[in-house]
Amino acid sequence: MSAKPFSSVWTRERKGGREQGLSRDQIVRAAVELLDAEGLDALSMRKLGARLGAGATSLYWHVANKDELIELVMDEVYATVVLPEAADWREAARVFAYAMRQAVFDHPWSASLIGVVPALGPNALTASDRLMGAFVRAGFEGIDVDYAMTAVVSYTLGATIPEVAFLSSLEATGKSMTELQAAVDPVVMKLAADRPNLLERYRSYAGQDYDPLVARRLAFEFGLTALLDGLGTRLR
Amino acid sequence: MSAKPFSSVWTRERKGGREQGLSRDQIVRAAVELLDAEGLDALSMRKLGARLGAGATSLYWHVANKDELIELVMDEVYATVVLPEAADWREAARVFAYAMRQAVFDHPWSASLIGVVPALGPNALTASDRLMGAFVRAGFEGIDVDYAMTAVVSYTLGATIPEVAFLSSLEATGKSMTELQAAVDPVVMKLAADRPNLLERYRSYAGQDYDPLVARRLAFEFGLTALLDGLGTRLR
DNA sequence: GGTCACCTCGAACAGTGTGCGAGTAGTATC
DNA sequence: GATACTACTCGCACACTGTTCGAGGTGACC
Repeated sequence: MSAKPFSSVWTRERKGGREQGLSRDQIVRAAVELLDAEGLDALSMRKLGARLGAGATSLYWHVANKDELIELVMDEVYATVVLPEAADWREAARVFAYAMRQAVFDHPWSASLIGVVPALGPNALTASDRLMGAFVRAGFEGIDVDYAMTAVVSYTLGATIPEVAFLSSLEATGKSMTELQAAVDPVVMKLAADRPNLLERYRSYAGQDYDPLVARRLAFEFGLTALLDGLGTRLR
Repeated sequence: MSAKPFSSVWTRERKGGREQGLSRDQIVRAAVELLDAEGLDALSMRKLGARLGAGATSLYWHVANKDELIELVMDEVYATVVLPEAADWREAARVFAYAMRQAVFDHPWSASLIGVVPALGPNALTASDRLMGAFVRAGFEGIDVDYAMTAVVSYTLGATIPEVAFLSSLEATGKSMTELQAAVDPVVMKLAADRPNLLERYRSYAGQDYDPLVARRLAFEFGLTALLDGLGTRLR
């Protein structure tokens, strides 16, 4: 795994072939289905081959590597992150952030890959291009365009990855949220003993009923608008 | 891998034992050494056992799982993220952000784990506790404390993960930054053909010499202060 | 009919995490 | 001092992984 990511898939010429039997697109589609259905650990070349009615090693004609396959599959995640051509920069940033977030929610396996696998695929590139356009039109100048864009992307990733990872590992246990809380509560209480702020915070939640899922969403919104506000002041 | 993360290591009682031969701490320390030296793919139970002069399966007495071992090892990453007890919230946030960033730089293998593995270890908890304290003292109230904290953490993670992942995969190829750029340039140019904003941007960099490493650092600073500014306006 | 590029795939290799059960060594109890 | 018991180590085995290699097939062009 992960020996030499550069060249990545996107830097190599695609083999133009006869387009019969297996095809690269077909493989990628099947891989996404498998991932969505059974998660990252369940993706093996053999299983994927079987799902396509082919031998495992046949895949290696169309795809150099498992790593390369993953790069291809990751770009599918970006497929739904589409921004309107002409949009206010704030609106563009919001649409991007929420679309990206939703994309990872839709493909939870991507949470452990999305910052790590280089995003050089066509879908990822058009998404950045659109976002960049909005920032340029807004009046960001020079390197600030990059900085501002990067900030939005960073925040979105950093907020989404842990959220999705938590949810999907929760689902893997089969426990409900309240069950988990009941199991974890006493331990956290003990651990928080000499951490006054955490303890205080934890206590204040214990009384009221409070949905961590909703809270996360609101947290995402809060941080996003704060960031956009901060970026806005750098426009003049 | 990753079947049922809750209970994680931190929710189980530690076996109190005779403390001879192997110990959990010893194992974790050796694992970090191995990871730092050879990367995430190189960490296997057999190799780790060998490094400790023990059989691979002996480890399973001290550690339930490889997943559990990884939770333990991840908390070591947070060990260097220490905040001063009493600090201005902005300063605390900055120290946290840069310390976290540095920690991941020091242990590049953590980039692909840090958002995904639950951070419930003692080091992670004290770090959040300190950060939270600063935000409370600053005057954030109620749920805003969480929101503001989460925003800072999210941004930091989202900015750091891709940066470190890129650097360490670059190192894995053995190519230098300029070599890589030379190899990738024509491909990007072609891909950017119908993405006007990316193309324009790429062109404008081609002339001047511009160090992507430095740029990333400045980008981190830019986004961080923007975010802190945005959070600051929510204090009154 | 021959040649050649495209494509498939079975066998094999070196490696992985982990369950099981046998075995050892040190301490506590009678 | 013998017995019991707990803490701990570890070899074997299983089911699996990604990937290489080389032998085969199959259709299109000369």
